[in-house]
Amino acid sequence: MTHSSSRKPSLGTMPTLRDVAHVAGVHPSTASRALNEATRPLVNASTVGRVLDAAEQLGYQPNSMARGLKMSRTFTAGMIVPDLTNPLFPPMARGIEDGLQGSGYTLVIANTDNDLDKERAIVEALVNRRVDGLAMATARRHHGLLQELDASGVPYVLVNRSAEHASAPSVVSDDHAGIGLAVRHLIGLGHRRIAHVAGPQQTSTGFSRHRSFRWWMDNEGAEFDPDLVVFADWFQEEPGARAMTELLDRQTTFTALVAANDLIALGCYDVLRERDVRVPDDVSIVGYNDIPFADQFNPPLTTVRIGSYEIGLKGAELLLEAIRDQEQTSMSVPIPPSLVVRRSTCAPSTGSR
Amino acid sequence: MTHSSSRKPSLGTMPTLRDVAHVAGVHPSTASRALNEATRPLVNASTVGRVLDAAEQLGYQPNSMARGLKMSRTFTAGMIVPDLTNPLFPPMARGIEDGLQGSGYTLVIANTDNDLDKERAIVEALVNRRVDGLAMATARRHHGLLQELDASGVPYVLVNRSAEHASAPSVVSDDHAGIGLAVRHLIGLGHRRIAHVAGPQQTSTGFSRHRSFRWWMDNEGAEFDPDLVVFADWFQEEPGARAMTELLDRQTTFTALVAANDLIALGCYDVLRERDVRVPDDVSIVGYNDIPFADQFNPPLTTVRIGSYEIGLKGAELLLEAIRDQEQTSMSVPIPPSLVVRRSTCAPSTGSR
DNA sequence: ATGAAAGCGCTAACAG
DNA sequence: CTGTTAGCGCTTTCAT
Repeated sequence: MTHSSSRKPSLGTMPTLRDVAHVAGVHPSTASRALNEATRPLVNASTVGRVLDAAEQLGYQPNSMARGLKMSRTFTAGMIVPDLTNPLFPPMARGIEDGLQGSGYTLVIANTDNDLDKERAIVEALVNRRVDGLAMATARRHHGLLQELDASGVPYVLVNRSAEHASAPSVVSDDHAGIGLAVRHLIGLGHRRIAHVAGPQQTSTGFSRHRSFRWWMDNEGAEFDPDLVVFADWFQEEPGARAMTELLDRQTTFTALVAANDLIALGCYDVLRERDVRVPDDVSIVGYNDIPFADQFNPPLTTVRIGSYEIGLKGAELLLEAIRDQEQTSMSVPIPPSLVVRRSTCAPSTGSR
Repeated sequence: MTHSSSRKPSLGTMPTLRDVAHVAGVHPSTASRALNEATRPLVNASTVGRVLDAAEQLGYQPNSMARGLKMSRTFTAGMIVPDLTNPLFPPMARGIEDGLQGSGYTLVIANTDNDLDKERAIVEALVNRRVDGLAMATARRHHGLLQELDASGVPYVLVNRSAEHASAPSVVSDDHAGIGLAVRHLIGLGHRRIAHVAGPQQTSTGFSRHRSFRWWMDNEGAEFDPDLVVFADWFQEEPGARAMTELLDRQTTFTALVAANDLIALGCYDVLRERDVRVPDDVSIVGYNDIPFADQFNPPLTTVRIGSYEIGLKGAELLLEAIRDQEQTSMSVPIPPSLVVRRSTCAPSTGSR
């Protein structure tokens, strides 16, 4: 007896349900019923035994395509991300996988590279393959694609982004609360002149974080100054660096900044380092997302943790529900953020900038 | 006219080949031939036109399950990784995706969490789903699974790991050359007492890097001292930190170290920082892999770049070949590494440790 | 050049 | 409780 009890037949000769039925001495449909958890009660216990034995003995594995064709389900879900290389997404993907776990679903992950056409092509490709559902992690605020998805009837959920016109469940970190955490942390430290390196405004996260930044600044009695807001074209290091450069070139004074995400914060690090501005001594920085390794940056980054893994986990749950029960009310589940204080923030030095 | 020329029908009413044939006024089999690149020459040009028009008009999309069932191919490839959250793998996955691009293949990525049983279960699940091929990025040196895979006849390739007993093509970074780069860099800087924080020896990469380290030390005239080698259980920060602690506790002197990968190097950073040993002033460190953000660590990490993306790209190519032509000679493609010098290495301070 | 017929492996009525 | 029948949507002989 080797490790696995059933031997693996070579692929060419994969046994089929017919083979199992034949060995068990029953009709294929009986074998099908016996093999299937749900229909098993319909068949005689001893027959079930014979079928199961036969299946075991032959190393029978159901052909998922045949089954999918018949049931018009693939037991496959798709996840659409801008770029898996962005450290924000792998934990989210793991969350989705883990959430799908046990339901028999497999996850296919596809990258769009923030390219609209590519996104459409990829979604179409997955729909062709008849994925049973989709988790969208791309962040555009308005996008015909979502309406098309609505129309097409493919169940989908939004993860880490909110819907504007779309009617789908979504799981998002509570950005408003998160930005509040960041702003209040800085104000608590004594900062008043606080800048915002905002993300792209056509994304739901970039947009809402910017709006919330303004709201919290006003509300907490710090002076919101439009001159202290710059925009990064994209949630990446390079665009963040460019935005930071622009801000510095304005010659306005500030002692702290909130970046729209950690990658943008990293871009700020780069520019500041180059110009010999010290973090946090001269400028305190708060990031957003708490990506892996944020604790290893120089200095370790104070940031808002959004729980990407949990977002994915919950997203999978909603997706499963949406698949099960097509007419679903679109709900939005907020995941509460938390602040992780590290070394990129401190009290403002008296005077200076 | 809107963006996409063909309208998307709702999923329930997806048009089939029959529908297309009906609209075009031909038999389904003719429609099939017309739609398929390969068989198109067999049918009259004007008929082809009518069929294509009909398909376009209906927004026809072939059902990949039906096609897969018939042709016993799924046009799906699987990639097995220990953990997608390890920054080494996303670029590799991108490489594979991009390499598959255009061939009509979709990639499914699955994590094993370095769990043997989980790995087996996942591979079985993918084989059940009749993936057409597999890219294995898990690094165990001997593993029954590979032989089973050999026996099962599923085409597969090894990426970033080498085969011991398996008969499959592999794409690996040339670890021997890479470690040579690291060792010679340190020796060139003037180091002689060089330690090695090795990876797990049951992995092909951990094993070969260790062996090469020894070889290069001997060969370049630095004294190889077994006391200067410690082993991390796994390629992660924590195990790296534990190994570093062990090394420090031995009280042997050294001025530099080569870590088996970047994550282990990060673990070394943590311990060294805690004990107030400065990098690189007191100890120079060279990592391995050049993961994303290695340039943002404190200090920026000198490391050996292996080109994970290229490994994936090439791996996809080999996989496609293996799928096409089942009886393939197992070849091993080496990808040349390069050294990326940053701030974690410098000449040894005279005297000290 | 096109149509007819069969079947990939499975499940789901419908009978018995 | 089990067998019969039919068909998911497609490709592919085999005829014509």
